[in-house]
Amino acid sequence: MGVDDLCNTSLVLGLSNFSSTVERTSSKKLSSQKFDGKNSEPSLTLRLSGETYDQIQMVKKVYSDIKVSHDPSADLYRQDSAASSFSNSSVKREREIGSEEIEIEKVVSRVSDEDEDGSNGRKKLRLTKAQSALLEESFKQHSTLNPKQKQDLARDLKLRPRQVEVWFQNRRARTKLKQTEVDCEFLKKCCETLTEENRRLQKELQELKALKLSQPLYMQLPAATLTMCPSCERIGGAAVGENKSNSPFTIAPKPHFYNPCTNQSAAC
DNA sequence: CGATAACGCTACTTTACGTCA
DNA sequence: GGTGACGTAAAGTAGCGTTAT
Repeated sequence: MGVDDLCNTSLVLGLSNFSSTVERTSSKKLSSQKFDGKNSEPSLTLRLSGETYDQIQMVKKVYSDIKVSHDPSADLYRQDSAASSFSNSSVKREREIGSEEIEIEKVVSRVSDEDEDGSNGRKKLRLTKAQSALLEESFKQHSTLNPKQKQDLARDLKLRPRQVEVWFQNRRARTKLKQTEVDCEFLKKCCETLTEENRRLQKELQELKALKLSQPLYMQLPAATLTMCPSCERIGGAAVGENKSNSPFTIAPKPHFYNPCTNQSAAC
């Protein structure tokens, strides 16, 4: 993907570290945030619309990861048949489902907290490749789950609904982080392009000044009335209120706004 | 119409585990 | 083979917005 391709996508630009995160975070929490080398600098947040790079990578990963293996630890969750009858017609019903879900989780937690040796240490779940693949597939279809979807997916995966929920939360977070990295790279490229353009314009300005000094006095016009497009090299006068029709030069019709993303001429 | 509780979400953090030098 | 540093991902926590009551 080139810069030009990126630039053809609509963008949403904002400041990270000082944007929504700060707005929604208490001062207490803000002070506890990490500001290490990677995250300390205030930076622009710029979202691309449409399918993201990460989503593309994700699709690739899903199909490379699909290889079924059975993990005995995945049998922790036994779905109660009573919890499998749903009506998605009302939010209230979904809330009720949520209550059932909590009860189920409580039971399962009691079981899963007890290891073979009877200890209660926190064991880290490792999802099998098959479970990960199914979760990724589901995430491709919808990045958030309603209670019924969560319940169904948990049943299919032999996981607790809470584990499915956590996986989706973390997955969304990873997607966002990845997108931020992509946006950062894009902004770096924009910055480099602008720096280069600025350097080029400075050089042209110096050349024009030198040219002006080398010309006879009668040919020298006031600086404000003479402009030259650096790309097409047409000369134009820009004096406001003067009789333009009498000017021997063409007038630049537009201000010189340079868009680094379009990578076009500065003025033409 | 404001207060409240329940819920889901994000942002951030902690922790367990795998990998590698 | 043991070990510590490091990365990754599951899970915990705090706080906020929304919605129903």
